[in-house]
Amino acid sequence: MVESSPNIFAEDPVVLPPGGPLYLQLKRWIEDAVHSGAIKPGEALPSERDLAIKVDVSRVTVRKAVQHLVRDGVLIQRHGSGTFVALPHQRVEQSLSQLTSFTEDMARRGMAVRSIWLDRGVYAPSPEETIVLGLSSTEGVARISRLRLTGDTPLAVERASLSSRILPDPEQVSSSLYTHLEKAGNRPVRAIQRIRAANLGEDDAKLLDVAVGSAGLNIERISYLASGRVIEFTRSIYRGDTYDFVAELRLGDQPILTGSQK
Amino acid sequence: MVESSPNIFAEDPVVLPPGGPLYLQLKRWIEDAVHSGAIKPGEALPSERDLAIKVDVSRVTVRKAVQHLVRDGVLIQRHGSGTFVALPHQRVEQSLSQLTSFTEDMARRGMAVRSIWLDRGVYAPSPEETIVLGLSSTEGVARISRLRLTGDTPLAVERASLSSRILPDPEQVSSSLYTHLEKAGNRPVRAIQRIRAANLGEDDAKLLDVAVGSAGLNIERISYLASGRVIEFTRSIYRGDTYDFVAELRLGDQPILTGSQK
DNA sequence: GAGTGGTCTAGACCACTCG
DNA sequence: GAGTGGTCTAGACCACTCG
Repeated sequence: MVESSPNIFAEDPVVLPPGGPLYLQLKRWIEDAVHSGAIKPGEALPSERDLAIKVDVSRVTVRKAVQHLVRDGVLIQRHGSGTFVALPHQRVEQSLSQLTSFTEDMARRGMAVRSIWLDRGVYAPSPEETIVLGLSSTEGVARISRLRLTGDTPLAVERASLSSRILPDPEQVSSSLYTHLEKAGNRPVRAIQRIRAANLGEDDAKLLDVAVGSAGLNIERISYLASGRVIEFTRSIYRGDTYDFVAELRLGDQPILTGSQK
Repeated sequence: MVESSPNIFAEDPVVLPPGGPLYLQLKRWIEDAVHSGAIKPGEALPSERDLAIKVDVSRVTVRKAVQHLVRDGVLIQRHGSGTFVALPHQRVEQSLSQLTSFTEDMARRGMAVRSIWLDRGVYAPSPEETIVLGLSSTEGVARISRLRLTGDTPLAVERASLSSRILPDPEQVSSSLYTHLEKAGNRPVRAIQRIRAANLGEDDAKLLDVAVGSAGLNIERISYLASGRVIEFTRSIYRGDTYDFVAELRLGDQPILTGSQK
């Protein structure tokens, strides 16, 4: 069903762009073939063994070149199936200055999103959760974790923790957590979000369907009620290749104020 | 000068944590040794060849385990010198809601920062620069690129483009670009910043002194004057392991407003 | 069952660092 | 010059996919 593209690989002899180690020459050659359109998105590359013979290098060298390209998101490998040119991704943007939930955010721009629940339950809190959420010794922690997707493309893994007093029955959260909280008058009005880049580990990479070591955005969010109490603590991991965060910045020495305070 | 830590590697036989491929078992074993403090930051690991003999695997398998840990920032390899446990990094935070320059930002928190100029000059604009900066056909583009460091640790590569009318002599920018612009009454008041995660390529990884493929933050910023004109277009690459961006979010359907506009 | 990627080995040579 | 990481080979076997 997926066609292979014999032309570029049929030409012989193959001449690699010179300079540097072999695997980088080969990487550049494949990259050029992809960018020039000689192999199109979705098409299969020759097998590693065939490529090795064609280019006259060892299979180890082919793998090293290919794996760099997999990590860069240029190629995709499927065990037992083959190596393919990656499909271009439509990037998704999220505003950093407005506090909205993922679900609301996507609905607003008309994107079909769905979630797969990974976990919803009440647990004994970790020391970190106790401190951040300000839990008393009798409170448990409600955890809801889910995988966010548009169509079949995973976007993010989201792991939220709340006091079990605020969310005694996590199973009742059906789609938007914020909508659910709003019903009980517990919608957060303010949040601090911390963003960093990190290479994805085995588990998250598998969930997000990308190569181990791909770049991801690691986001930690602490949300506050109008009263100042912390209501939610969420760690999310976004795929680096499908997500942009957009912030609008303004010049000023005072923090930005909304509402009537000050 | 750097001591090696014979204890953990002197014990024999070595028992790897079971499960999964050999190189992942070895990776976990080394990782545990680092996290438990059996090998301390800055200390050297045995050479790949010695480790291979000790653990009774091939050197290729050792390298695969080690390279995963290098990419994760746990180990550092120096060609011809050895493999070392990475020193812990102090992370730097930057607010996303205020428009400040890097220099001002660091000075405010008392951190010694310095820049190394990579380039300052006037060039023919790229098509992208022409569009984004709204250049007329007679305008050139002033480019200033620099490497930002705290002490000896590189933090970011910053590449700014401005109209040559606004910055005819880029060599005159001594430290803060914004301070320089302010002198001519051209300080931006607003900016749109787009953040994504990406694996660092060869060139940027070398400049930032991390392994190729490490996660980095890719930031694109477009700054505006009060008049609405675009004044600056900057692409920056931040090291994933030393930089956090922090944003404060607020609930609201209207964009946040400052000043008297409504 | 044929073909694919994933792991692993033993061995070689090169490029770099350090005393 | 001795030791280190960096690249590369030829070959093997395993795990997975697909018709």
